[in-house]
Amino acid sequence: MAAAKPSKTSDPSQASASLRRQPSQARAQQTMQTLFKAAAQILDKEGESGLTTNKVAAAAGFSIGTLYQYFPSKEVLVQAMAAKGQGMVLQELGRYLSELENLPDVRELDGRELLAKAIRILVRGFATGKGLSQSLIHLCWTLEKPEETASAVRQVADRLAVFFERIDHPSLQTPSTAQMFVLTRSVIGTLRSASLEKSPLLGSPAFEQALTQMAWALLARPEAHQAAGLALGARPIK
Amino acid sequence: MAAAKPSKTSDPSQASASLRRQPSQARAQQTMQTLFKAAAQILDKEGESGLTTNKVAAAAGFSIGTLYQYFPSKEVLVQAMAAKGQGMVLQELGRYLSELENLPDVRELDGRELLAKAIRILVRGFATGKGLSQSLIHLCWTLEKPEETASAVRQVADRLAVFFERIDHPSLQTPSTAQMFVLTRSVIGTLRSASLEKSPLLGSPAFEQALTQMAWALLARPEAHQAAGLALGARPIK
DNA sequence: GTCAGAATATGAGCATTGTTCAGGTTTTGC
DNA sequence: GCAAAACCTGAACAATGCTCATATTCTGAC
Repeated sequence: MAAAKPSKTSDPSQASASLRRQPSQARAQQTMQTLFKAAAQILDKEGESGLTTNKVAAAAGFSIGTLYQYFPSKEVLVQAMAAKGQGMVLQELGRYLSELENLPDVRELDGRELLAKAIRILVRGFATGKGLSQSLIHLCWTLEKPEETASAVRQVADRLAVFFERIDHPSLQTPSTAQMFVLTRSVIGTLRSASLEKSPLLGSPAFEQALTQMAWALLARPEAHQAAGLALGARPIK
Repeated sequence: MAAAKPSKTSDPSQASASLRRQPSQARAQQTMQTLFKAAAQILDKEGESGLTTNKVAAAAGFSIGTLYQYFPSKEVLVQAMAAKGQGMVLQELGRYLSELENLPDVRELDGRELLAKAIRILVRGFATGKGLSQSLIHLCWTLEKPEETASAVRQVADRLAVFFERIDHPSLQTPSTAQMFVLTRSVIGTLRSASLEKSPLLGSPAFEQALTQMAWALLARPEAHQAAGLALGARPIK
């Protein structure tokens, strides 16, 4: 869009294809960080429609030309922010799963309880934002090129698959590709909706229970499913 | 955004607050339709970033002023398109559910089978687009004001709740609010992801089975859950 | 220290796009 | 046939994404 003559990228050997110039001096590094932070702040305060390249540059205390020295387009800047947010989430998830994996008695824990705990952590993470502003979450799903977000979700699925294989829990199975797809998209989709709609359910135990119930259906080994089914008969939900 | 002086709406008694002028003559109706269609076509062909008010007006064969005579802003135009798409989906769902409700032997049908059929229809609808272009689907979830889409999803949930109460199926229960929330957002979220990612799973039976499995977990009466759990023990998935 | 060249920063200005408004044309109701 | 209402036009304005010629700052070799 706008006056966008091709303008061949002068340095094809750069590490990141998305950045126009890889900053080498410390000053430039600092500049980029400042621009990035300013952008995040504006996004947070004024929402997506308030995010303007000129405004970002001004807020950062640089001229607009400087911004375009590093980010070849607004879209790239926005994608970079989204990528950072997704990276944070992935890292957080990885941290938690590793912690569980290394627990000596994971296999002894109750499978359903384990799931419930995981769900609770996810929900809390989403509810509090965990450093991700509402706008940033929205942004991740708003990108016109959704590939990056899709790939992030896929990474979540992959990490989860590894997790289930590693712990090899007696009542939890490694789900099939289709099941994993449905599981991840369902959980993420539900959390996203709840967050965007600011649903009061987000804080309620019933919400976490319903999510757990759903996850359990896709993850429980048939035998365990059976046992839980019987247990369910006694007490409606949990 | 852009040159947007307040500009008080001259006629406060209009039926739809979103339209600037309610067309009274047939000619105006036609004009609006033409503009609308042109917009949809451009969205379909060139994607969201290609959708320009000037382009829409030109494609429709009207001047830009005419467009703004009816749609006070691009956002409203876009929202109108999204609303239409959502309306179509809702109508389709309503049609299908009514059909089921009026079946004389609904209560005799196998609950799980019934769910599977419903899921299949939803999936097919999404896969083929059912008149909704990829871009339009994306658009619905991209609106900066997500209230409209959220309300559409809520309407789906409400209609479903009515459905379950009406048929009063021996093995399906009316889910709780939380369960309904999770169910609808999960199904819709999963379908949306699959559609946007153009996942090959969209056509596979395994995908439909996983979705059914998930829905079943949230909808089955405890007793039925038990029985299905046993059945599940015999045959892995179905 | 000095100086050339590389890296970084500037900001006026261009193209595009959302939007307005003063003034035309067509339709309606009498 | 005519006035008022409804409808349509398109030049022009403001905001925004982005460029490029030029200026400033840094680096490393001598």
